[in-house]
Amino acid sequence: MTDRAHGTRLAEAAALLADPTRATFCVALLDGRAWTAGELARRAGVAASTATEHLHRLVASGLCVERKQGRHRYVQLADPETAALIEALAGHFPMVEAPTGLRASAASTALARGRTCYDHLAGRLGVAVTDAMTTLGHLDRSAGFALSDKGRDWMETALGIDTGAWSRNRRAAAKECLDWTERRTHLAGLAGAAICARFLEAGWIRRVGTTRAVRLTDPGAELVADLLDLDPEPLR
Amino acid sequence: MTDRAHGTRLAEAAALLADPTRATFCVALLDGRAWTAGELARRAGVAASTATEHLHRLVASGLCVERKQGRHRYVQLADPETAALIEALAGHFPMVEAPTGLRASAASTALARGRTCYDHLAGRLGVAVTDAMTTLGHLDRSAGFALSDKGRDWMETALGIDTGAWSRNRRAAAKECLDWTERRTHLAGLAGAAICARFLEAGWIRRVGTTRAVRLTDPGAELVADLLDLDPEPLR
DNA sequence: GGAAGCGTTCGGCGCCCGCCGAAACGTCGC
DNA sequence: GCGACGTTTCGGCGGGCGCCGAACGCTTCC
Repeated sequence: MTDRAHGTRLAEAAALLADPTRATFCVALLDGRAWTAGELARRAGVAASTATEHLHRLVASGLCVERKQGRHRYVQLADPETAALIEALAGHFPMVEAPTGLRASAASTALARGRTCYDHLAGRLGVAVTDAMTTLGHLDRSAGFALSDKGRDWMETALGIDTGAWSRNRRAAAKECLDWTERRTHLAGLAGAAICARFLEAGWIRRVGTTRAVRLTDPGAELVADLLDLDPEPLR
Repeated sequence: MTDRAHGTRLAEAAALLADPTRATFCVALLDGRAWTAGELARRAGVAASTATEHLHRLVASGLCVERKQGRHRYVQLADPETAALIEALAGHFPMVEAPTGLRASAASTALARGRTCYDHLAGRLGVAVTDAMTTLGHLDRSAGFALSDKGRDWMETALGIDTGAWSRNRRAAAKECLDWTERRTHLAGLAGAAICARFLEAGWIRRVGTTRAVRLTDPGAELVADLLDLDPEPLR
């Protein structure tokens, strides 16, 4: 009876991401950082005026938040849930084909190897870490998706992460996020964010250029492999 | 670099749901059943020829699957993950306003009270069951979202559900699904599906008309309340 | 104060796509 | 075989929306 009303509402939501330019903005914003309107326009290959209109819609809908600063307008995704939603939508559909061209191909390879998804690790690296944590019993995936007590201890002792404040946080400690290159689940939530932050801070991973691709440094590969009982070679 | 290519791909995916008519189809299909093309056309208020074209796109994209039978064409959502994706997208955005009109309002209230989301319970009923299971320690949500051993025993003994085959199933035992009326998490996955099936089979809940709304029967309300240590009144 | 750069507003163009009706195809029932 | 019915194909219409360029407002730097 009211299906049409609900359908209209759903369509409005989906329409936000159904435009190639807006979608390109969102993909760029998936790194969790704040971008200026001009940067996004150039990245997507449209005029500044076009970008302005799109950003108005994204902000008005609540998908993005903005912060005016001087003559710049900084925009970023509203929260981790929004990022997860976008990745889930992208991940639900297989990639049509490998991008052509040398530079595009190299960039794509770098993204597939490892990247940040808003505030946690994704790509082969993210999936590898998640799988290793599962094997070691740090993640319990037999009846859902949760960080085990053992995993919590491990994060405290091996990584030096303070998990004490997590219980007072509304955000879940562990969540699964679908990976659009691997089509597999990787770790998100507070634990995923903490691991990514720790890896960056310790210099174990480093951003590739200005993209959201990340790569293990040489010492990082050794240390992470040791920590997770993995072979360091496939990770590089 | 390749953001535009990824963005285009994402936009194509979102465009599938960005049309009011296609979105209405998907909302109707959320009950998990197979609908004929004509039923969907009538439900959405469009000509049969229009429905045909939309269904072609939904099937071609993999969102839906079809089964031809005589002069009918049955269509349903491809899998539970697809249903979860649609509910997640709808749930991420608040409802604009309550639908007006008596019949519409009644139908909407029924949906909000309780409904099936593909194969598990949603709405206030779904959230209430999930919350009660959490309180009783059947679901562990302190560090993620998982069915506890205690919860598994409970399903075996109290509900008579055979959980033995679950470990051989690729689908997760417990998953969270976002509710678009409650904007809260409820239980999905194998456990959610088993509970919904059991409730229906035992006559504790019943479908309201031909919609996906469900309602506790009088004996059902008593038994479920007893089972979950709840007050039966708010559930009705 | 002037120039340069970022962002916005506005008008207008063009195209895509969702819609329908009419006609045709298949299947079912008599 | 014949009509009824569900579905499909095709042509054509119309509206919405994404795009740009030009002009303007505002901040910053010199």
